[in-house]
Amino acid sequence: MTWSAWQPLPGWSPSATVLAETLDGGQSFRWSKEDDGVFTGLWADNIAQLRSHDTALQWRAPPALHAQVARELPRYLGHEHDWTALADALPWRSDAHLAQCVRVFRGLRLLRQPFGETLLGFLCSATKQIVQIKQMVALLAERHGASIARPACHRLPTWPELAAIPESELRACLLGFRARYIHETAQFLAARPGWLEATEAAPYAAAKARLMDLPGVGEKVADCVLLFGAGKLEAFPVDTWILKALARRYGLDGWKPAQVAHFGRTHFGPLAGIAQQYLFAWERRHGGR
DNA sequence: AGGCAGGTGGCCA
DNA sequence: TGGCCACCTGCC
Repeated sequence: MTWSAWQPLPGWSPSATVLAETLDGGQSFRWSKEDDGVFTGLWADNIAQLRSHDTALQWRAPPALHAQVARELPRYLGHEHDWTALADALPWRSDAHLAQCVRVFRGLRLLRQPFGETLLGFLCSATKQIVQIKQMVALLAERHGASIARPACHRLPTWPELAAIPESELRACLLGFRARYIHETAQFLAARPGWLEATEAAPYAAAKARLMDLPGVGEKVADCVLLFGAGKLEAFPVDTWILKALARRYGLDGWKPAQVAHFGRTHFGPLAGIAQQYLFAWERRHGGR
């Protein structure tokens, strides 16, 4: 792969840890770290590399995609928000653990990923670890997605494309029982033109209810799709990690997911999704201690 | 080597 | 509403 020259990306100076947590901490399954510490990632028809260089962030793309990536990267990285101000609006003043998370992972962001791709990624996620989800998504792209650059770089299949793939071929991409969810969701969407776009545009509660009509989408997946793929910062996905994190750090032992979700929304407020990401980052790095 | 894993849906009381 | 279990199968 040939790349254009490194370009500065003003407005965000994440530490190496924070860059890694943002890109490769479970929000997206299409970023990977190269040996030299450079991150390579794909979304929609874009490919980019990112690196921290002398505390500044730099990006580059294949020459043919340079102009397009220059247009779309800022939105993808959430440049429309002032993340320092958002973090400051979290209730860290009355929450020592959150204060510690915000201090250690200062600059952490939520990505603004393509809505349909986010749905696909999290439909793959049930009871799988990130490494395995990345494999599934890579196989889906390699076998069923359009080529966007040479050599061998493919976007994810779109939902209309997925609707034309037999479930057996989806299973061959290591999806297991998730293949049926993806197949049936693709049929659902194929029968309802504009449904996905209307869902992305709807307010949080309505969008979540709509997503949960899809086979394979429950509370957790719906919240992930809305938080990482629709900018709904009030979404508070409760997975096994958050369950463990809140049990340990907030004394919520034995609480059920619905109770923890209610705690999250009331304790962390309208930006609960950002708090969730800080807690998640902390638990990934300090898990067990 | 075998249990487990970023959940969901269906069934039972 | 709430608990239990099947669902696939590649990793650690």
